[in-house]
Amino acid sequence: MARDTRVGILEAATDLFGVRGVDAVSLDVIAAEVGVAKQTLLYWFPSKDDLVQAVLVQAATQLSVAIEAAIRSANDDPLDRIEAVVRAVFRPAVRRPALLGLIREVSRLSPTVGERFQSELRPLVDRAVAYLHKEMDRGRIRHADPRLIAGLCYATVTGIATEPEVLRSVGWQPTTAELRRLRTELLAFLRAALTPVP
Amino acid sequence: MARDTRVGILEAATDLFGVRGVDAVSLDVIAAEVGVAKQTLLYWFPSKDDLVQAVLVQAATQLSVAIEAAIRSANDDPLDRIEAVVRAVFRPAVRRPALLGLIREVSRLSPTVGERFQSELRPLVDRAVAYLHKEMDRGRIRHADPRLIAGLCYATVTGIATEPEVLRSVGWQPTTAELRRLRTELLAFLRAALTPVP
DNA sequence: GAATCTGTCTACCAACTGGTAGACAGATTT
DNA sequence: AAATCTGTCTACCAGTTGGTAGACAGATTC
Repeated sequence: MARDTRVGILEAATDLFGVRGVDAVSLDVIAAEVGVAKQTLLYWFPSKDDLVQAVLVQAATQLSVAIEAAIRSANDDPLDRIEAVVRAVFRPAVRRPALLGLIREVSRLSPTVGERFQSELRPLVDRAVAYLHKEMDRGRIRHADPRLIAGLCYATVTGIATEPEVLRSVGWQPTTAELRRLRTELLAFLRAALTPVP
Repeated sequence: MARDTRVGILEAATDLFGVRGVDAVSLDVIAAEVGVAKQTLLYWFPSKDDLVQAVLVQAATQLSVAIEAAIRSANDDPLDRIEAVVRAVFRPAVRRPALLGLIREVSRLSPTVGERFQSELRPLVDRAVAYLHKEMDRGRIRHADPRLIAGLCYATVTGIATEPEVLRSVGWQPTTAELRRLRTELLAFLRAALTPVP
């Protein structure tokens, strides 16, 4: 059973932290959700910060894996690859909005936790930059600061993932079909933005 | 002095709530920041929820005012107007990232608070939808679901406002000049996206 | 079979939370 | 001059929080 407890805690914590926010979720609540004593939770993760960090590192790792897989499965065209990556990122973000909520909280959390999260993603980011530069030199993607490209991708993902939430916050109830159309359009815009000018 | 205290509390609360998150900021902290006893704070805002709501309503009002002003000052072209609105929204969002953080939290807060915030923005949203429909019929803007347009604008604003934060979270320290370029480009994309197909 | 390790538990605690009760000083009204 | 109102305060409280101390049962090692 042992290891299962850890996994269960991690899963419950991910969902709860993401949905309600790290501060709003007490250790008691997580423990109750998992069906275990709070002390058991503190046995696996010596402090709440440790738990938060573990959750984030796990999320970063899953993200990395998903992105790598997406890159491999896409064909050679850089625009296709970028779209595949964006899709890979927003798929879990849409399915589990918790994740995005958590990642947004990173900058607020203790610096140690934040840095750990960064360092987990750093290699991927570095590889991406190198790749973009290469393809820009080959003229297969619009020449621009990689940060711009990252910014565009990020805007697309957050646009996609938080739209339902935001639309709802001004009183609109979008259907899933409508959301799918929005996503398609946003992706088309991203692609147009990155296509090299002839 | 009287009224000043209220304003001071509101200001401090806006910043603190936005930066650290509503849950993470206690009444004690706000009171200390303002330099006043906690009870004074509870005199002006009978409960923390009341304070949060007041902060949000104020933010929504300021936003509405800024948007209306931007619309009036822009010339007649709908694309210019949309750009003016987006700029009007992201200017305070960039200057005080606190605001965007707060608005993102709305969906998590107590429903009463959220609804109050919505109702404050509703008239503006309705007018915007009507305006977009009118201009689409006149063929001066690409024909699309107003929600898509709202989504694009939102993605642009969040892209613009949270980029520095996000770039920093993967270890990049963008200069203000770089950020300005990113913003210009994002706005150009938004404009391209909304230009009617010939 | 004694000792240790592993994973879980109950019991407890100090610090902090949002909120209440009520005193009090100065201005305003009667 | 008495009464009321306004804005601020100190003192306090009950509930919750993250975290500690230490008991205990079963498996593993010596």
